[in-house]
Amino acid sequence: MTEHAKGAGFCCADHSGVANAQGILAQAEARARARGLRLTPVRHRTLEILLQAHGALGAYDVLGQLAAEGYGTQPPVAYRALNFLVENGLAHRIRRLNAFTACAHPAQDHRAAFLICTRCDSVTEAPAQAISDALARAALDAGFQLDRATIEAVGLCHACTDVPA
Amino acid sequence: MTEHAKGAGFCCADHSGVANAQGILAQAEARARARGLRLTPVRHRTLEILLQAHGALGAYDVLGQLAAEGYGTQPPVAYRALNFLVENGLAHRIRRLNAFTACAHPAQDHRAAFLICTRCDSVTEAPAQAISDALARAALDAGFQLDRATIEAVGLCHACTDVPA
DNA sequence: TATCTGATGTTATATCATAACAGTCAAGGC
DNA sequence: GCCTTGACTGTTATGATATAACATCAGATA
Repeated sequence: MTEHAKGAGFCCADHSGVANAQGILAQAEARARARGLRLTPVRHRTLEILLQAHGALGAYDVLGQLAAEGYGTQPPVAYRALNFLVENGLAHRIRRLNAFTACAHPAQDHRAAFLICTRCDSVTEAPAQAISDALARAALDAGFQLDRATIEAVGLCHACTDVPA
Repeated sequence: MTEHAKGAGFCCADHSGVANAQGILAQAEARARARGLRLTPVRHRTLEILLQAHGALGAYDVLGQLAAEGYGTQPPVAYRALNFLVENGLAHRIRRLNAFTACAHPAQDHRAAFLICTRCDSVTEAPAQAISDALARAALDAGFQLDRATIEAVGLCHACTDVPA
């Protein structure tokens, strides 16, 4: 995702990114402390950038912001910070979009599914315990030892469903 | 995926690709006929290539084979054929791998989940109706109008679970 | 202080994907 | 017959995503 204006007006109330970004950031910081993770300046800032974004951000979108703020200018800078956040449960990678989004519930370990709106590009994190359980059963039936899973749905978000075209 | 030797010996019995490739190909042809789809030479051959492969194939892997056989040599040739197959239910795109795999059950419309082995790179298509139902409920709860979904699990396949390391 | 480790930064390159346009060919209308 | 049309195939060129490999730096520690 590089074009973010698409859904302006539909995706959220105030266009300032994720609702309760401050609260989520605080949860993420707490999680990092609790686990001895080093939430360094680049990593912290990367998380903030994700939280302030509408929808998911591509690595190069993040890189652009980081570079503009005096951090490194090359792709690995962004990929490393993003991968760190993903590996430690502070962000998610949305494979369908080749993009990343802040985790909405960093306080808990949880299974998440992502609801991707094709009209406004918003990405919503939905609780996925039930889905995950069903997947675990399917894996078991296949003799497959499940590690992690990606569950991504595309369709129209609540706001966009109401709008004709 | 570009390296396919990784799991040789673990992923399947005879290393000749998908079990019952001929039967699946016949089903796919029937589906194409029934729907008036044009399974042209490139498309047909692309499907065969997927069926003969171990695991999923990257678009450039497919392209390499097509090019070697006298078809076009440029990326769009492969992407067009692959996208055609995916759009018409004859193949699946595995987003986690940036790769494609033949549909194992082209005779029926169905929901599928993919079990991706991290050791041997095999990709197994598992029935996903229950998972899909759970996802539909989650979407409904979120007021999300679900269109399609991607469900991909990573872990160890049955064969690789048995092998120590 | 010397050393080690993890983080950050760089250069360079690999990998995946599509836009835009030209040529081909079969089907159907005249 | 022959022309139009539309779908398909092919090309060139470029864009977008991602990582390998190596240099540097700061803080922890022996």
